[in-house]
Amino acid sequence: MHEALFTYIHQHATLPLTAEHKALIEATFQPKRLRKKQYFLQEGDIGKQAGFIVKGAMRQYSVDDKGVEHIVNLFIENWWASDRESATMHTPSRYNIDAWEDTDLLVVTRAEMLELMEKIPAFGQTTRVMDERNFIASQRRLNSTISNAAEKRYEEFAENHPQFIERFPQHLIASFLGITKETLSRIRKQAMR
Amino acid sequence: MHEALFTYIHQHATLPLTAEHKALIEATFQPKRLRKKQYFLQEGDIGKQAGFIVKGAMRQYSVDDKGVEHIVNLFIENWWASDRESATMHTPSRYNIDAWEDTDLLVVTRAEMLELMEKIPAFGQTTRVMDERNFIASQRRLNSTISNAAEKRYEEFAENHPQFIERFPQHLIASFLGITKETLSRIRKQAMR
DNA sequence: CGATTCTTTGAAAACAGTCAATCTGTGTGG
DNA sequence: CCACACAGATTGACTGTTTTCAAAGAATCG
Repeated sequence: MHEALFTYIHQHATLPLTAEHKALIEATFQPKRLRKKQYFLQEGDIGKQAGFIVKGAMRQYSVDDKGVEHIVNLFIENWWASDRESATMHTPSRYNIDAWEDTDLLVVTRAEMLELMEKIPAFGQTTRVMDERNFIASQRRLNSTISNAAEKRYEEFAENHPQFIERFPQHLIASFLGITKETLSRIRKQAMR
Repeated sequence: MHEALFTYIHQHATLPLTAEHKALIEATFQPKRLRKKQYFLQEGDIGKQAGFIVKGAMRQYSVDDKGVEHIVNLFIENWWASDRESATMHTPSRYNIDAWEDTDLLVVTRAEMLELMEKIPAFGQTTRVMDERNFIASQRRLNSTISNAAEKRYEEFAENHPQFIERFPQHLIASFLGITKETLSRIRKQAMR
């Protein structure tokens, strides 16, 4: 189970993981299994935990005054599911995170995370790289959202993230892109011409 | 000039800055003055530098096929102007960064930045906090963009970032929000009722 | 003042959202 | 194995919002 995480760290850090490091990681990250639709975090809670996804798929979303869900993030294997805002600011989360498929996670609290970053240099490196990539991805998505019409946004997304297109139903992709499922359906029809 | 940066570090780190640290920072960060409209980074270049804004205001934007500018970020005092994507991936930038007002910067290369993060623990802390906040802000903005209609998005923005409203003209704010200047003008008229 | 930049307005067109109905595929329980 | 329920996708008609284009009105600066 923890092997996936070791691999992930190797891919993102130049520094090595010693046997003791691995033991510490195994002792700290708790395996957890979520069934489809089960919550990992609910709006209003404080998201003290982060989960590394070993197998499965999850979504993070807000719910507006009309009860409509807006997908903020989609996660699959080798992604971290967490609400960074809530965890770092200690504020109630404005988002829900739940399992879209049955999912195997490795869970840590934020405090444990900080501890591991201190004690395991390679882990510190990994979280830095991860933060950097998350930020870059977020900026790209933002740029696409403010710059492009719905159609082009979908094309870009489908191009850059085919795994998500295969894995999640259209209405979630639509919400992720900030459009309705009907609009996405029409865009796709057009695109086939 | 460098005082502003020391203050910034104090505010974001728990660890202290020694006299040697300060000397190192002064030796590394180069003061630079940009006149209004002058480029800090141009599309296609590799953005190896980051600039800490001591005084002034800047903008980061992409230009689409039709020649329309899309504001990706607005920066003022105590913000960092840089294209993280280009700097970390060593890829040509898709953005331009220029001075909106005459601006005083403290400039470092990415390599120097990494070196300082290593040598000065408080600086390492600061960049971590900064990355975290940037990511959180970016996620919030994304959520607002995909969840809200133009009107609500503007209200939220005006509420949370009054400094920007005062400092930048409406057409830049509109672009930042992903709408046209005409639409923003009409929204504001409505809002006054 | 004259030039430039910024903001507002109007009218038409393009775009996206809403609501309601239908269609499709999948899986579950009887 | 079939029938039914359920989740997802599509379609049509309509409404509402946003963009586009063009023009004119403020505001600011050298």
